[in-house]
Amino acid sequence: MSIEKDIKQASFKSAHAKAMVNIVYTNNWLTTLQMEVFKPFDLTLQQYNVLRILRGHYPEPITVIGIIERMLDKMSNASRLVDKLLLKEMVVRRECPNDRRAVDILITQKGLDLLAELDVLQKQWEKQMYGLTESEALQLSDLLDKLRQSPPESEQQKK
Amino acid sequence: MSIEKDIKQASFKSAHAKAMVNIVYTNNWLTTLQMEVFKPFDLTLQQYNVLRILRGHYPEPITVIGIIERMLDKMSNASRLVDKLLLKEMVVRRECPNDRRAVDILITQKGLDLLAELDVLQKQWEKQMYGLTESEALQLSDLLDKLRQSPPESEQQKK
DNA sequence: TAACATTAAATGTTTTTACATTAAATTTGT
DNA sequence: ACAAATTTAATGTAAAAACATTTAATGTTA
Repeated sequence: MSIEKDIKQASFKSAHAKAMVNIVYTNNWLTTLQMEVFKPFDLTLQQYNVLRILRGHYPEPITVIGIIERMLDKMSNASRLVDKLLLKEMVVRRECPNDRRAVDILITQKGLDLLAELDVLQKQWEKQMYGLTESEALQLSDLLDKLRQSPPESEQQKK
Repeated sequence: MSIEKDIKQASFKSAHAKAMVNIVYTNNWLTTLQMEVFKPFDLTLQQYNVLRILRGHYPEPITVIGIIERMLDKMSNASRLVDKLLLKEMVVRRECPNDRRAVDILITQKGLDLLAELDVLQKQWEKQMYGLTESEALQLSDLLDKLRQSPPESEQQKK
């Protein structure tokens, strides 16, 4: 559905305002759909992302800080996410040999199996995005990158 | 910062996967920045958005359902958001004459004044997006719209 | 009109988030 | 080597989100 209809707004003040709202709207759309995929597995999106990070390093473990560095949302509490995954026996925790402050986290076979199962669903799910061609997806990504760049400070004010 | 560096991922499996991550990442970036703007005013993003919806209808009131329909995040509890705004005297609540189940919500002068003050900051803030030209902003919005469209079902499987 | 279904809003409850604080280990500077 | 600073992870806490349930009003239909 178009944003205008969905949020009943006839028009936006500017192209930039519209793009901004559209990013938030699309993000909600994406995460809501994803959550539905993971719900039957009693896994939150964040937990899923942590598992993927752990698999990305498997068979090497990774510290909690390492997880945080790789997470999209740096604010979320990785320590507690790992707790939840521990309860589900998706990960194991052990003291890091080099640094006794740190804790090494490793994904278990059970965790790997779950991810493998989810890969199938995830692949199907990603097809939702295939309204975009490959080059359009790249273009979208580039525009988002550019959006996050601060505009260059103009040394001389142009009329 | 580029996503690759920020989440320490060397590459993505596909352009689509990258675009998807980039949307989530950019959304976090946007909302974090916005939250910082509103924090000194003791206002959450959601509360701000509700106030803007109310201003959009001013001087007409709008019901709680009307607010929900216009919100980006339909799941959030509009009733409680209105509670919070009531405590801050940014809105008033009164029985809807046509339907005694419904409740009309109206933004107060205090609420309008706050929004006016925030408009200035918001405008400054939107400049962050002006790394994009007008036409790029439109293009970005169009790509997001297209992303949310399901791809047309091919009636006949192509080899 | 009585019985049932639906709608609008509020409330209850559990989980998650955001943020501050703590505790232990390590690093740095002198 | 010792004190101070920093780093790593865990924990405490208040607020917010997610989701179900409740209550009252309205609509529907037999």
